[in-house]
Amino acid sequence: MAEPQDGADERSEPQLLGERREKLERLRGAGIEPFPAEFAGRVEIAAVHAAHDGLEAGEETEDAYRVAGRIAARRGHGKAAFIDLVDASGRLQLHSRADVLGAEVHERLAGLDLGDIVGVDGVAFATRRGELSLQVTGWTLLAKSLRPPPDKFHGLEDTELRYRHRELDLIANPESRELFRKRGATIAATREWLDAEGFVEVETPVLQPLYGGALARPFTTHHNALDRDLYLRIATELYLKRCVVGGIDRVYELGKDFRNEGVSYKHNPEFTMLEWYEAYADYSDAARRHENLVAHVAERVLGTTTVERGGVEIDLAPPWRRVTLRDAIRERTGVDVLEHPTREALAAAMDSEASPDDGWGKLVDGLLSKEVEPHLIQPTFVIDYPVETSPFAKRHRSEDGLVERWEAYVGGFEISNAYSELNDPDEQRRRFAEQAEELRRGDDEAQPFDQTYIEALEYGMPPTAGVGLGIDRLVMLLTGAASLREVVLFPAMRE
RNA sequence: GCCCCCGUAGCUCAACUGGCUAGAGCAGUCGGUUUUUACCCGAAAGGUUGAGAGUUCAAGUCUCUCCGGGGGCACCA
Repeated sequence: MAEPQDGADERSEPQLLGERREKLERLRGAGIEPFPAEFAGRVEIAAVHAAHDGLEAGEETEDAYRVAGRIAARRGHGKAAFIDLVDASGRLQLHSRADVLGAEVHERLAGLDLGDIVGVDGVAFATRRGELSLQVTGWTLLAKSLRPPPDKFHGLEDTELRYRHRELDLIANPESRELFRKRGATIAATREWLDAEGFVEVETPVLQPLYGGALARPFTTHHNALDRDLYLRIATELYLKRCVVGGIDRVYELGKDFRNEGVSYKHNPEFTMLEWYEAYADYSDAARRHENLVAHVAERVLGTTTVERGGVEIDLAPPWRRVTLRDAIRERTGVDVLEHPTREALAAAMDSEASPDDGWGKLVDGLLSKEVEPHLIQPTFVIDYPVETSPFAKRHRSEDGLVERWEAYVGGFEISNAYSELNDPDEQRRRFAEQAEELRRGDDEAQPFDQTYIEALEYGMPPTAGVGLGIDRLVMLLTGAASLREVVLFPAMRE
């Protein structure tokens, strides 16, 4: 659906827009400024409720309040009217009376449109039905609304409109406002926990000369003055480990990564990622931190560590289950991937056919995501991965061909990925070389060779654990959202 | 990229097996209504049925193409 331009729009809904335009001009004609600059001294609607929610039906007070918000509903009664006013903290009923305000002022207030933003002075009372209200003693138009708001009762249900015009979703659907409040609280609680644990928050480049730190296709852009192509980062990993080399022993970054890939219920081309690195720690230490962090955040945001998903209760309280990747796959498929250590042997043992391009590591990864992941509902660390698909993870201290890596799964999807970081520069050089070979063979998600990063490691990086946690997916989990696009304010859409 | 489903008034929805001038609620307009609450009553208005082509005496309904969205598969976090 093409987005109507203003001109076309005026043609397609001339009546509704025209009426509001006329009202605007009438207000100006009456000497009323429809977009004044300020409205000082208002309190939040929640404060009025907090002070008077115990009021008996019919009870009046002498307590005056100044509030402001959007007109959400109106019930006219001739010489009186009820108006529902909404601000970020809640909803409050206003009562306008001709005999209090004078006929003209009352009628002008009652004649405002749904969606208009007003400031109101009024006195608290409770109606006969017992609803806390303000008897309006004065009002000011703060912003005229020139477009009709969504349905006051049904809200805005059309998914496309909700994503493309999130402001309308937020106006019409209180649960949407609540979800994004929880998202904000999740990010705040995450920072709070990391800060309290002594981690230093840093900001590394979004525009990078060379992308890396994950296996993904990047977005490319161009810097005119420098006349060079730059990549939008796919991860913060390599820069953060350079910070560890530099002596920031506990470091994290929370921000957007960009991957030039498909969109799905759990993928958006830009997404919010937390990565943290801790020197003198390994992946087991990181797992303990991770389960504590998530439980802390859940407690802060929801007041509980239990969430529901698909009718199943999930408990995020530590400790989480730990299972090796080998056991997780064996449980589900009966195939012991370590008993079939070559591509050919494993492909022969699998029920499903293997893609001819995939090596042993990718086959194992396929078994994990297809056979195991959907069943990992309760929080689970899947540990010890094939080296092929983990170019930055340290070789397992006792298992050949594996690395010290885990991924955290909850609710049937992955939320995090972590490892004991590879800090041997020579081995890192060999891993880069392997990835560069993959790139040459046409795997456009392989990791390009990063000489600068090798040199950083050559100065010496302490043993370090690193974690990447997908914030959008964590918010999905905490809010029960079915899709990542529900927890991203403005998800990527076609033009 | 592939498969399935969907697109009707500003919003939420109707319209039988293809059949009369595409209906209703909310919102909006006009009139009435001084404690209502999805307020109520009356009147008038509001549509290129996502776009285009085709089949047919007749298309919102059937066919094709395109656009957009949702769900699934594949890939990824």
